[in-house]
Amino acid sequence: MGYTSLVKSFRQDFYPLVCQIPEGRVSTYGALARALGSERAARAVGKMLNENPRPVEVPCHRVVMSDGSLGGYGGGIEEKKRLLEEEGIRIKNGRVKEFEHVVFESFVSDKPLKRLREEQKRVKEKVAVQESGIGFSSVAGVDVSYSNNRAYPALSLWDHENKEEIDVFTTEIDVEFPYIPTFLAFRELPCLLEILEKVEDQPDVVMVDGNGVMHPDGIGLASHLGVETGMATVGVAKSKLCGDLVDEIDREKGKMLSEVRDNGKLIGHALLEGKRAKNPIYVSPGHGVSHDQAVQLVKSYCRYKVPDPIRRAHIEATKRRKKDER
DNA sequence: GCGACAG
DNA sequence: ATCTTGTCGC
Repeated sequence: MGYTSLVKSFRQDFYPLVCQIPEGRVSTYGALARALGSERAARAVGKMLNENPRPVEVPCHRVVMSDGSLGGYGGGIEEKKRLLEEEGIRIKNGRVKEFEHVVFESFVSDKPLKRLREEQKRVKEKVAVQESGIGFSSVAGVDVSYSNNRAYPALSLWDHENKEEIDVFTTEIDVEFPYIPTFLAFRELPCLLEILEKVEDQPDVVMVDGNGVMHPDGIGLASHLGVETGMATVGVAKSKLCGDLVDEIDREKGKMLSEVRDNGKLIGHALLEGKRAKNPIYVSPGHGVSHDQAVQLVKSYCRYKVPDPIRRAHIEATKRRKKDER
């Protein structure tokens, strides 16, 4: 089985894992995340438990916080407490008594996130951080808006020379894979591929709402998209996932750009554009562009904090979601 | 309380 | 990402 099936069945495979917690024992969000293959998935675990299709049968009431406190419960925390006590768990002052003795962590799992990480590393080998040579004549910005598990991707296409929007495309698609930091591509890549299919004349470069090589393993959403499609891509994130700023961004001192490095290696830039912007955006090459090229391209579209093509895609994606919600 | 992890 | 009203400032 390839990694695509892991992505597709990720959620369905998660619930049987929860069922491994024996009656009379409890486990934690973090322990389940580790069983999935990454501690970063702890919040996604909470989200998936909250969306548990079969409460009690899938015993999400047996999942508590790592300090022994109860955490939340869809049917009310009182119900969670009642169910646990019914199973022999003693609770005092909102905490599981003798927590260390009843906590269960020995899940049997093939750790899907570990395997998805390996897939990312294979894709990473194909990422090229270098100029493509030819100039860009068309540029696109992509973004995705969400309503539960329904995604609304949008693409705004621009004439690079005249800085004019040529066209805008939107669509819809179901997503099952949850948002997990550093694993964003497995949730959003299908959305981006779907919207790109609707575009007749493929853009010369795509600006993506997420990171390129500015990723703990050098393979963010923009880079993944670039390798999968062969297109030139640039990553634009609104907050920092990893790395450290070399210089302090300071509007007063006219310092609007800083390198971002990870263990000494250049992985991208923090860029402050737009008069009202308070915080910088984080720019990194996705694929087929250099660091300088990425920064210059993004900068050329920054009338506001976020470059126009992405800003427009964001607006159109949200518009389509709102329309669909009524 | 601190630090904080794209969307 | 989404949940949400008014409000401060250019």
